[in-house]
Amino acid sequence: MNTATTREQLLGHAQILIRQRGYNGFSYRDLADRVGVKTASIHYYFPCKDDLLIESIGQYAAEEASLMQGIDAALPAFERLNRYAALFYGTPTGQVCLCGMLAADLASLSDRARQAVQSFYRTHEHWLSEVVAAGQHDGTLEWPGDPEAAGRYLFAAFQGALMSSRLFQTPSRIYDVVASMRVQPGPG
Amino acid sequence: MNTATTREQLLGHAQILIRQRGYNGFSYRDLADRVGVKTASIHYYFPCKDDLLIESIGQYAAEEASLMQGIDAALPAFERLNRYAALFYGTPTGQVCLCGMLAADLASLSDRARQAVQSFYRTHEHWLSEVVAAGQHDGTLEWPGDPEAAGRYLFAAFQGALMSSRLFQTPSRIYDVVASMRVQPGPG
DNA sequence: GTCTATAAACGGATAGAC
DNA sequence: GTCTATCCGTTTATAGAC
Repeated sequence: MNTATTREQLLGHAQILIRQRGYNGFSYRDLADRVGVKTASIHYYFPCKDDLLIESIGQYAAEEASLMQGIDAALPAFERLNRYAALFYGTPTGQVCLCGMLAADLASLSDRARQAVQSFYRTHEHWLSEVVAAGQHDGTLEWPGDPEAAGRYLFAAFQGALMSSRLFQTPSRIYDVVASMRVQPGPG
Repeated sequence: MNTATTREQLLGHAQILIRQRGYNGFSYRDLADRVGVKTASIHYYFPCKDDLLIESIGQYAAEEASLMQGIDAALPAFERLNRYAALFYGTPTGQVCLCGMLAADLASLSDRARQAVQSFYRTHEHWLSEVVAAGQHDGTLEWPGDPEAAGRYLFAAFQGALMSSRLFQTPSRIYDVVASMRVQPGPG
């Protein structure tokens, strides 16, 4: 049975629509049809489209942060990076990262939405930079320079690889990013 | 003086609008206002929006291919990669790669447009893979695996870095990608 | 809360005068 | 070639009944 409230269903489908078609690529009618309500009902929960967007970003960011923080920090950095890559690898067909999509839609975003996207980027970049720093210590990742720069580079590379994966309908391009880190297979 | 024909001006401004706002983010009215004509005149040259898009991609791809092929193949691979990165570094403020933007807009594209974007990606990936292969020979680039995979990874990383550069209004993220290749500074 | 009805602007596209 | 005028569906958003 579907126990999700209308509001939850709206946010869930809005997330999918944005990840498939972008902010300018879907309408209230698209969303209403998928949830099985009329467009006026969307306005009851989200007065304007920007409100819907802001809450969609917030929900998505929380979900992704939970998955990311669920990666055991005690694991070798090599393994943590691979598990992070698996999050991208598991992206549903036809979709990309919600914030990667919105980075492309930047010119259409409100200030609040833009700041939320930036915040998402910084969170993931920071997490990745910590993994790189750990990898420099435990010897499972090679990176000669600043871990902060590595975090920024890695996240951008994952986003670009995800776009490319969808364009060519192959998930394989995500792991090329991990390979670029010259992962040490370890002794044995 | 401006000797560009109306058609040339339309294509030029369409390119800018797509690179700023995406395919769904601009209208015939936006374009007409910028060129100083009425929307009906756009339809005279480009009957439907997809026609405008196809020709915009074709022109952009030709321009970028020319810049890319202008990089002297006799240079060390390290230097060729840096000059390629400089093409991204020189992206006008507020814009991204036209085909990187259209990769995000994938769900809104016609089959022809999608194929044109894929072709652009393959061309650049292939050029980069040749640079990596050359770098393995001349010793100026480190990459332990398949040059084809490196080309795909590098292009995706540049695209992601360009999106991120615009999001944070800093051009610096492009060179992080080059740094990931462990460029050899050479003897001395 | 969800609906019907509607507003008011905008979307791509066309016909035909000049 | 470029324009005016217009078509007609779509868009976000609001008012008010139920």
